[in-house]
Amino acid sequence: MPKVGMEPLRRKALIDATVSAIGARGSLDVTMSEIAGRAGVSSALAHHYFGAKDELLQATMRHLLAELNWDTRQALAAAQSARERVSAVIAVNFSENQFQPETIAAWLAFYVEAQKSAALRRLLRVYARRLHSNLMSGLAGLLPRPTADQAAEAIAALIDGLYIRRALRNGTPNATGAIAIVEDYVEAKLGTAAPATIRNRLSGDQS
Amino acid sequence: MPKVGMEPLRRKALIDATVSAIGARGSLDVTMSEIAGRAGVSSALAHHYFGAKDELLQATMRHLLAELNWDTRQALAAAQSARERVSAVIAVNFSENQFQPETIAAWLAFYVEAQKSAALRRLLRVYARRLHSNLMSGLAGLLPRPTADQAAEAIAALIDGLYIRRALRNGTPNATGAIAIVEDYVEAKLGTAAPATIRNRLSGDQS
Amino acid sequence: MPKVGMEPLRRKALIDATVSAIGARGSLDVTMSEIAGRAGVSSALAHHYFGAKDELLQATMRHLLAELNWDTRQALAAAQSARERVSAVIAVNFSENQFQPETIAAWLAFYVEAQKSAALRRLLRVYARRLHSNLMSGLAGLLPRPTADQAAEAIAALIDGLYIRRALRNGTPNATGAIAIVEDYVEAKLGTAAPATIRNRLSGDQS
Amino acid sequence: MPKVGMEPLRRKALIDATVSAIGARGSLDVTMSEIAGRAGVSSALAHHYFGAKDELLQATMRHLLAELNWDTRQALAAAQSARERVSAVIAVNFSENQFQPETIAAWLAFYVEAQKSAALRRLLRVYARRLHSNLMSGLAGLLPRPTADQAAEAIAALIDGLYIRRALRNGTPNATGAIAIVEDYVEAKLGTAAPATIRNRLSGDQS
DNA sequence: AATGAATGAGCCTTCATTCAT
DNA sequence: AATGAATGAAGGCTCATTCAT
Repeated sequence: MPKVGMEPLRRKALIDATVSAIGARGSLDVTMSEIAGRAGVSSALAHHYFGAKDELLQATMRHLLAELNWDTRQALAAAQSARERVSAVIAVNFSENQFQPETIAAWLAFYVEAQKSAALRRLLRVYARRLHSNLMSGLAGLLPRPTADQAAEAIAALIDGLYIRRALRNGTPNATGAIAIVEDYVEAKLGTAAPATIRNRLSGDQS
Repeated sequence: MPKVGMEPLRRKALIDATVSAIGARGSLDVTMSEIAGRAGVSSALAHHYFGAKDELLQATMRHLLAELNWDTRQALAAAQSARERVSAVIAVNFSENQFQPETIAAWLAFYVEAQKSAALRRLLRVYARRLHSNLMSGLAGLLPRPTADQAAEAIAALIDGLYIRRALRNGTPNATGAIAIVEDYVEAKLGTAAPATIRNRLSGDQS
Repeated sequence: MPKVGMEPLRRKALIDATVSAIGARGSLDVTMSEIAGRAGVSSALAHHYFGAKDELLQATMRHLLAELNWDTRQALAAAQSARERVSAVIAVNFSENQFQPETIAAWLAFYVEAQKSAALRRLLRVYARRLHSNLMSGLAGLLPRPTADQAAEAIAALIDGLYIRRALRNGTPNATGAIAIVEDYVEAKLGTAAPATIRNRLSGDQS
Repeated sequence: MPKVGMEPLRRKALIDATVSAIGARGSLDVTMSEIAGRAGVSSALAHHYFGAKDELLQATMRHLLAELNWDTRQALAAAQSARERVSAVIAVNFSENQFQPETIAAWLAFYVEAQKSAALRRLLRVYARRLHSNLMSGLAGLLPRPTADQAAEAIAALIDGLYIRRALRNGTPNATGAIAIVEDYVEAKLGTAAPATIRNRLSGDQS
């Protein structure tokens, strides 16, 4: 067992341990020892690889963001129409990978911490922008510009709100219920904005 | 310098100081000294009146809840129709009293802390139930039961989501924009669910 | 109800409260508030009457000492012979007034505290001297001088030792058992030192 | 400055420091900083190795107990007769190792603290039982059962009482004097219970 | 690559004591 | 006579971080 090339493994293990520790505690108030313990290493090693706690937390957040982004890419690639693109983005946020107690708690904790940390705030802005543009990649074909923008904003808020509510009630709403709420909004929005036939034609064209 | 009957004054001052400290820090990671300092007293006095940090935090949360409740009562009393009741509840959440950086940050911080603290969780559940029933006091007259329930859920999620987003971007959306998004959702929902004439008649009757 | 003449009542109440508080806690680590609370007054009043905690503790110790002394005087007055004087002194130390959990705990606590506090140490020395001379007032008539001195020392040690042991085991030995042990020692001591007939004659003469 | 395998050394140093700190202060009211300082380390390290003050105190008590036990084992192994066993147990309690101001003060402090702490109380019970059985290992051959039991109880009380008295008077009685008192009691007890010849024969047989 | 050893800084909390009323 | 108000000081404990090995 050569001891070389451990770095990426340790980094990964530590980041996973961070997510799970935050998930378990429900806040960023986790100690380096707790994290290191979950990763099966000493806390000194965590410092060795990440320098400071802040950096480990940021790396963890970046990891979460990257995973979400990857999942979203996959889902969008499979979408066949504008309408499906919207649904894809929504679905990803409530997919098994993302909509899990641990991950939700971590997201929430990061949201709050971002009020203190400029670095985390920056990361969350990236996420917000990405989400918006991903939603727009579908909505732009279904609604007029300003309406689409507002719809994207509303959908994003709904997603965040559903996360928060889920975190406080044990598993309510579940993924299916959450998706239903968001999709229902989309349908209502599309329904009042333009006849369905036109919508379908438009979205079909675009894909 | 009156030396008697200080208790209610100090309690109030300490609770206000707690909100402002949390608002400034953006999290519940505020020290008793910081809070006491803002209230102009020693940290020992804060302990004298509240026993422990937890209790001060809970008292603060209860205070926020009570204020929101009071504002909501006022707004609902002035509403003339079912539709107006819905708007009243929405408006209150984004009113000057509530939708302020400090208060928003405090709410958020409490949300996250609630994952750890059963006591806070209980308080937030009360809030969630109240919000739901306040919304239903209007929606029940405008939409069939299950639809109304889901709409209330969605509106609540939207409100929470808009709070979270506001906290991370300096002042975006503002109150007007936030209300517009939620009201737009309500309109969309009502538009697809029933003809306007029926809705108006129903809501008119009820007031 | 005139408010004058309260001082002696309050002092008494506070001293009693101190004994009971120490007894309950099992150590001198009682707060002024605890004591004051038991006496039904504010802690500020305790300071008003005693100045400082130390002084209240000393006053309490003095009170205990005075009571023991009073009881001893009574008992000695009733003794009819040298031998009875010895028994009287022993009996008093295990009488209902003295050999109670609360009082025992207080005595013990004072013993330990005396290692720190010169004032308490002085008080305990007074007690030790008194006990010795009280015992000698009987033993001197029964045993030759140096032997009597040593016996007094041993009896005193036995009494202290039995107190300590009683404090740690719930009520073992009880008063009867404790007295039996000490009296047995006395008998053994007298038995080996001089024939019983001589002893009796001596003690009878002296009373 | 070896940087590895420090744990046992530090633990030992901290326990020794605890005894000496308690001895100096005369009570368990010693701060972790004081103890750590005497051991030449930071108070954080003391917590690192012992978790909490209570545990350090218990460990210290256990250490004292173990040492006493060890000394007693040694002394008993060298005893040639039942009578010598009794003397051995007595002597150990007043040997140079045990009958030192520091150690005595610590014992006393623990005795008092035991009234509050169940854990310490348990430890002291162990000590009491052991002492009793060690004494009985000699007395059983010299006196009839119930008498032997009572004698053991009395000897134990005498020892405790002499400790307490020594703590309050600077060095009086000294070890020799203390031993003389206890041995004198033993002799008196044996003298009144059975003829010396029989006693000698019995104890001689048994060794 | 990895860790045990070690610490400084900081926080919550307690408590005796003082003071104005 | 009595107390509520208020605080300074101190202690236990935690934790991120550093360092030598």
